[in-house]
Amino acid sequence: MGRMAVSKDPRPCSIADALALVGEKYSLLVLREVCLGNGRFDQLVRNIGAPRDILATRLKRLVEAGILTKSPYSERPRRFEYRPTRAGLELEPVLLTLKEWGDRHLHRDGDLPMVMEHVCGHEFVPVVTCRACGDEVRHEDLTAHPQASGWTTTGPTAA
Amino acid sequence: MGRMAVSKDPRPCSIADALALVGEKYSLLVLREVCLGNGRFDQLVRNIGAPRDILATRLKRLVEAGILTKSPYSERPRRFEYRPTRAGLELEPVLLTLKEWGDRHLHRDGDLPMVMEHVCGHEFVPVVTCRACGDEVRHEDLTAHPQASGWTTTGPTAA
DNA sequence: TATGGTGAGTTCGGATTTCCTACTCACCGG
DNA sequence: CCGGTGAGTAGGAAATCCGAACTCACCATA
Repeated sequence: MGRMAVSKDPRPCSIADALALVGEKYSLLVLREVCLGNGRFDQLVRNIGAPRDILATRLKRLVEAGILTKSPYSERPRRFEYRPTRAGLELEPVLLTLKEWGDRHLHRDGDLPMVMEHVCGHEFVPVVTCRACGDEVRHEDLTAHPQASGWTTTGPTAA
Repeated sequence: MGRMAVSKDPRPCSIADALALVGEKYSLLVLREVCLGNGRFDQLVRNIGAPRDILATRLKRLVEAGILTKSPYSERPRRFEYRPTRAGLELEPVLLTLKEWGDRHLHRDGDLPMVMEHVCGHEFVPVVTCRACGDEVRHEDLTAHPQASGWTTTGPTAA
């Protein structure tokens, strides 16, 4: 038989797995648009600025992965629209958290960031909290529990 | 003078901006490792499985962007370690949220996901909440407020 | 002083992807 | 018939990525 697999991708990790699916260029922007309700091919091309062929490839992948669905919104002329599945919608918090980081750290003056409103009536700002105690998460408050190989569990603080 | 810029990157958006910085292949995995405290070049190579030259490029970019710092941990033999800056640490919630999504949707049986412990004593599971009311965010509870061009504000629900 | 080992990269050519422009195909509207 | 729209394909140049090998500085030890 062939030789033993040489373990490329050293650390088994769901972050890596997730990025293998949605980490390619444009994929998360597609999700952004689709979550905003702009799921048609030409809208996507315009709003994202991606080449059409790459967009087509990404869409195929995201549909296969169960993150988007492609549904017709008109027969005769046959036209389609991409929409998020449940799994796709559950990725939205990632987008929201990333947007928040971008707003705080990358703010280009000239254009102000998009504002979201929450049902509670206030401007929506995402906060990542601990399910158990409800506190906002801080790096120092976490300890990683190695499931596999050699990990160091405590990270250093900023420099 | 040259002609008017043709507006590639159609939608001004901090998600796109953030991804332009940390959306390249391996960048977020570098951050993962560095947040775990594994900030040395060869550790990164091993744990991430990236080609060394690409890793070197990414590291340069992340340092320039103010997400990592490169600090010597030994003079004579001169050795370096990469560590997250404040801005880098503030990206950690994105990673945690993405990991949580991966754990729920991509779970390969064989290896169980890494478990984190919160200071509160319980297993840490991230939840994205609204800063104002504290509720867990759901897609239907958000409305986007167009700051610029033509947006649709409501997204469709899963299919 | 030769021999080997580590950490942190750089250099090389070849394999993959991406990008851009143009093209298709089906339909509709006037 | 003519032009326009939506949803892609096709083709080749340009940019990236990849793996393996190479460097350079510094121990360790024999």
